Amino acid sequence: MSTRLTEETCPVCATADIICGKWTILVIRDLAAKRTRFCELERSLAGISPRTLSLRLRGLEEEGIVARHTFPEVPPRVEYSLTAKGRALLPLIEDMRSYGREWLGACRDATRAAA
Amino acid sequence: MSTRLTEETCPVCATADIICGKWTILVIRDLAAKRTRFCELERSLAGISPRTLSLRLRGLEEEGIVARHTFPEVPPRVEYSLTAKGRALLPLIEDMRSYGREWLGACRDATRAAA
DNA sequence: GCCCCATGCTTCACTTCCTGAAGTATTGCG
DNA sequence: CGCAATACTTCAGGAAGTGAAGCATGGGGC
Repeated sequence: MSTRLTEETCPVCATADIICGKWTILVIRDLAAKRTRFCELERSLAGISPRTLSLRLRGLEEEGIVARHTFPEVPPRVEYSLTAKGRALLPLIEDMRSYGREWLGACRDATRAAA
Repeated sequence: MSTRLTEETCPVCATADIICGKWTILVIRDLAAKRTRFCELERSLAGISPRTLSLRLRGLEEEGIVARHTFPEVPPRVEYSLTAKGRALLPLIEDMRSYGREWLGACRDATRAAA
């Protein structure tokens, strides 16, 4: 599915190519909840492997959805944040949240519970 | 990611578990565009394997998002359609369509172009 | 009469993707 | 000195998806 992003791709396909990668939408959700550090995301996304997290963040950065800032410290400190292009996905995440509450019996918001 | 749907799952996770399966959101998109037959979906979803399409439809039916109607004919005729629970996903698909148009340079809607 | 087509799948071998576990460099703390 | 922290990387193994072929049945074309 990842090689269908051509100039003739439909917009739903194009968006799906990005957000349907495993864990991707949850990475964006947690960045929106002001989790900025790799280790923070690793903890809040229980079950993700560090390799996959790194791949997802790298891909989102390359797509311009996430910005990466490194600070020359020890241990190394990298902070990730959503760009405007990333924040434009928040309405979709809100709709997913509403849908989950209404149709899937999911009441507890992970980001709020973890706060 | 598929085993995290517990009673404490957050609503975004719960929704992601469903729509982020590969091809799933596109199956729902095409059912919304009144493609009802297995072979129609097979053609409109270029690249999907028949096994995966069958798995996706079966999973969506089990989730109550899709309804399946069989007609005792030869060759066999099965028609799939969205339930109310399935149609409730259409705002998400619209969000994805808007996002794709605005941010990903995707203008042509596959469902419209194929019509 | 045989071959091909249609539908809605299933099976199998192979490829791709993700995870679990371990590792890396460096500094600080007990 | 050992452990912890961070932000990753590497590797072996498991899970998921694809490509190709197959199945049953009836109809149409040659």
